Amino acid sequence: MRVLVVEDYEVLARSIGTGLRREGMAVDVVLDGNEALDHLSTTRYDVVVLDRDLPGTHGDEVCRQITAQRRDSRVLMLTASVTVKDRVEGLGLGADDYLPKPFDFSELVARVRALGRRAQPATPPTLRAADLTLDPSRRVAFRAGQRLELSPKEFALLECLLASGDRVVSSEELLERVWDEAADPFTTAVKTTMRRLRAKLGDPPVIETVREGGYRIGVPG
Amino acid sequence: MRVLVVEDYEVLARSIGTGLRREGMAVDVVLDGNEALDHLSTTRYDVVVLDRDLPGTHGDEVCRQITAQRRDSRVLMLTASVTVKDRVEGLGLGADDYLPKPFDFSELVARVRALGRRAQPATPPTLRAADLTLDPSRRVAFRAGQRLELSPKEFALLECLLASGDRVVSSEELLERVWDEAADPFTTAVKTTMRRLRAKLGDPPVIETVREGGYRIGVPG
DNA sequence: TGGGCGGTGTCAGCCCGGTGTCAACGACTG
DNA sequence: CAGTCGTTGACACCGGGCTGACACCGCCCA
Repeated sequence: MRVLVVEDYEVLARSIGTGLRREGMAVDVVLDGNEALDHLSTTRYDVVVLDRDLPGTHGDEVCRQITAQRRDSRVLMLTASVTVKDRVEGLGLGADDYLPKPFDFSELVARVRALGRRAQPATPPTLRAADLTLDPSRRVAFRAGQRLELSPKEFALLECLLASGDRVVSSEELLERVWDEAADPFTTAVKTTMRRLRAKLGDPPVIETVREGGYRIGVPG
Repeated sequence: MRVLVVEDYEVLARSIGTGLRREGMAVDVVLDGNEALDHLSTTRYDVVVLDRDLPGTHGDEVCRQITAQRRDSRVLMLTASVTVKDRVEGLGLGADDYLPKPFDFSELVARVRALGRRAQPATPPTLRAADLTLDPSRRVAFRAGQRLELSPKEFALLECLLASGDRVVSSEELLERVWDEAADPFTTAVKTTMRRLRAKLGDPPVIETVREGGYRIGVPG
């Protein structure tokens, strides 16, 4: 779990950082609001532990920007004040939880953990054609319900073809998209990999060859 | 949003009920712990507002039973005491939030709302896959009912894999999510930790390697 | 019928990931 | 403070599967 700690009192900040790391979390520590927004613009955090009373950009403002931009980060706000008014305001700003100072460290841990349970990103769709199924995120492919054991290049090749629908894909394009390195134009890589892929796909053939053109998914005719 | 209010002081209970209803929530009110457990066994609530000092079955006990049975209900505990110790204990019992009496009604509403929001997309508190079980909040993991003794990094690695379902997770992603930002791109940390995690998980293997891709939970096929 | 494109068989090199080991580091204990 | 233990990550090494070149073949079409 990735956590960002934003706290201007350096001794406290470091201590929180070390403590959370000891609990197995990946922690970054920053000392002011601007630095926080900096980190947040480049890195995904599960939880942000945010001191409300920050010099420079105030904690409230940081919180507002977090909830505006990165909805996948939860905010635990630390505050020195304990009045009801403050607590309500904090929640109103989009903080997901708050903790009045001084706090017990075990309580901080418990709250960060609770916030860290977050939804996972949506799974991208699976590709289908003929009796083929390919799931890029799970890296599995099936033919007629039978799982295929494909090597990385074979998998990428099939994925590229499936993603192109029933369009003809030239060898040059396949080379560029699957190999993406500085491609020797005279390489036999596509040819060789295609052969092995076809062998694993079995009968009847599903990859059609278009002479002088390239390859296409689907039964001929 | 469905809310259950458990509070023995009837005047307060009714008042909370009416107030929350005015905020658009569906509220049931009960006056003691046994009645509460009764309702909880038949109805799904998003949030339970629970007085800690109840006659008969104590609030702590109710809370324990709620978290044991219906983990999809969030508990907001009301208590007369305000010490840090109490708060930690409450959270340890499985309460999700805590509100000391006396409180301002607007704060109660804000907190019930916040908990309700959290209840919707919450990932199930325990992660499961194959014969693996992992409870992030209690920091324990089991394989086939057998408790696993995992180091922090090993635990975080397994948690990250389990949270990704049967998706393939790349080493880079694992590095980013489990380790902190001092990310040496040539580190062997993932490799080494994965090895030790696998050793502790034992046979048969549950973490599949996808060459050039990463790792995935689950037996091949 | 011959040229050229694409399929096939084979093989050597290589890269990826697994493994064994060690040193550094921090926490705990006497 | 010294000693010990658990954790962590670097390093070196290994093995096997993957990969792509090469030579050859077969088929389609001029």
